[in-house]
Amino acid sequence: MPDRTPEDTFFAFFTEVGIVAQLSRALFEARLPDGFTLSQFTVLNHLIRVKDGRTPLDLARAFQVPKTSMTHSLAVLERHGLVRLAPNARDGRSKCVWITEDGRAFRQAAMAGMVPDMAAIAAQFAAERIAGALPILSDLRHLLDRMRDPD
Amino acid sequence: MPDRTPEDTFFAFFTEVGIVAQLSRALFEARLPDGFTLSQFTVLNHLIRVKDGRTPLDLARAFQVPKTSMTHSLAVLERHGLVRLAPNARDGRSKCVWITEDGRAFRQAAMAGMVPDMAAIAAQFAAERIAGALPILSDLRHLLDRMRDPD
DNA sequence: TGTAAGTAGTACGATAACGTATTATATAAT
DNA sequence: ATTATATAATACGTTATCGTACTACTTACA
Repeated sequence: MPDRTPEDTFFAFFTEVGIVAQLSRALFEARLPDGFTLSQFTVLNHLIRVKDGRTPLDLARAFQVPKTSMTHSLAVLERHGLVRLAPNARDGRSKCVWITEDGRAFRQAAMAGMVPDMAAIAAQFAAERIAGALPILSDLRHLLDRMRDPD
Repeated sequence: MPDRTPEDTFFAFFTEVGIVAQLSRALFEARLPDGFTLSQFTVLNHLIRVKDGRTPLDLARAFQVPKTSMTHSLAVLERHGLVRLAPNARDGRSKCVWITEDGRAFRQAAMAGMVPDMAAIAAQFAAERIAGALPILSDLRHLLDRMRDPD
């Protein structure tokens, strides 16, 4: 490996991250029913892992997407009965997003469908290496998060 | 950190990769002229870093995107005069994609615009950590690549 | 209070991504 | 040679994503 400037190193890293993200996205989406996207699943996952009852705007910020994109994702999820949008008693302008029982079941089934894929990868790749890289990605994520423009 | 199964480790890793990819995508796209996407820049970058003169299908495979998506990206790049599509003398069905001088200049300018961002990150994050994680991502990428369905 | 400024959500329009079907050419089988 | 099969690219339609503009409501302040 020839000498590389730090800038090149980061650039190469982000390039590789982009490719891995794309490949893993395809892997995950293959396990979702028909036309569902990873974005939609990720929202459901967030509502369970983190918290539901927050506003659409909170979710948009959590995922770093425009609020119009989140409106659309939530509309799709609501149309399928996977989330419920309720008025926000504390603020007449906004709503609260709740996951439904169907939503929980959907997420559970999707997660279960992905386990074999993860296991297949784990069978060929040392989880210790991944575990070692995780905090690097996590720290970098937080740095990028702090650097972003506030919206 | 509680005990985690290898499956969970990989799942968490892919989640983090997805977030970092999204944040860095936003960072890069902010440095591209008006309506250009990272996909388009990445194609230009590939034509220079790897090789031009290959077919659209070759590029689609390299980026793991459907060939129809690549057709669209190339059409946009061609419309802006950044690539040139020529008939393939060896196969009447296909074409060859060449980057133009304008395309090289465009890529060069975009790269230059991104260097300060990379430097700003490098100032707050040890490049050694990134360099250490790079081969892990790279190996994982190749594994995912081998696991994908051939199309 | 009442007015100005700010914020949450969405309607609308544009482009990107992608799946399906079609056309043109190439390759294989007979 | 002729026919069947496979492949490269693209036309077309659908959905995701996102920017702009608008409405409804809230907060700040005078």
